[in-house]
Amino acid sequence: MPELPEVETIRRTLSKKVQGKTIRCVEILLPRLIKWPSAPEFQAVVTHKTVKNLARRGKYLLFYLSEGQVMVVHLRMTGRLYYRTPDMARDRFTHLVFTFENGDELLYADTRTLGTLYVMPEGELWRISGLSQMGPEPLSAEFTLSYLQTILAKRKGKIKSLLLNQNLIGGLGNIYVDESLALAGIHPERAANSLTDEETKNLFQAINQVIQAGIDHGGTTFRDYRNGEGKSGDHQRHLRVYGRKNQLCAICGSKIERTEVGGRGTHYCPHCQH
DNA sequence: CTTCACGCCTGTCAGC
DNA sequence: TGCTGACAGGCGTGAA
Repeated sequence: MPELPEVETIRRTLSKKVQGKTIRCVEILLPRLIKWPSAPEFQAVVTHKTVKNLARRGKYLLFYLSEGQVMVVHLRMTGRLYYRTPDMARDRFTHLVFTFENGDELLYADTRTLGTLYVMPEGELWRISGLSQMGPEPLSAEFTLSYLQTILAKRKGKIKSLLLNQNLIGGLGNIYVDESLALAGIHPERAANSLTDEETKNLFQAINQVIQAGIDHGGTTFRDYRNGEGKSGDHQRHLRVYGRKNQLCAICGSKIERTEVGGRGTHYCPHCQH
């Protein structure tokens, strides 16, 4: 479900609510979502810890807890985190319930149950390879034009697949990759190393612009995504190509096409993207 | 090392 | 109405 803008929006909406709160107990209704350590150990470690800070890296959320522990959550396709007071309805697909000392709850809900949770001391985060091997993310100081040029230079795979590789760039997913390529005027099946300097520069700017817009609009809601307050995002109203098959391109009026690239649904304007 | 197909899960929707 | 197949915002694994 969520990509960088959605996870960042969840972080912002949840942060002020969970910070400083102490976890009284944890109910684990679907233990297989816990990837490290075992579910009983996870429960034991998290219980009675205080949330110090809520951070994000790519699409991972990191709850920094007291005693140097970090709870890591990846929402994958349909994971959702809700903060709620006891009077509010519980999501039908709730699999974990964290109850705070004041009675409020943090719910982890997930329709397809592909999400993953971990808890470990900060010094052991290297265990999560997707986190420790993640490339620089858009809008960060490490994500520069020369970095993008370097990773494109020797790769002959499709540009779309490269942009989805979290080890190269962290945080981009299917929506924002399609949108970035549309804004840059680049066809998703172009070989990465075939981009000109001008196209690479346009792509660099497009990625940052699209991610910033996604954050500014509080994320994109197609179906499942909600922020930490259970509210939908707004960026779906600003999409150029994603989910717009057979609708008209706002620039040239051509019909947006949908194909498959690297096994992922892919949307582009056949007239504007080369 | 890069690239690709596949599996993991469950729900929704279009088409027949 | 009921059924079937395609599709879904992600990523780890194993094979070529």
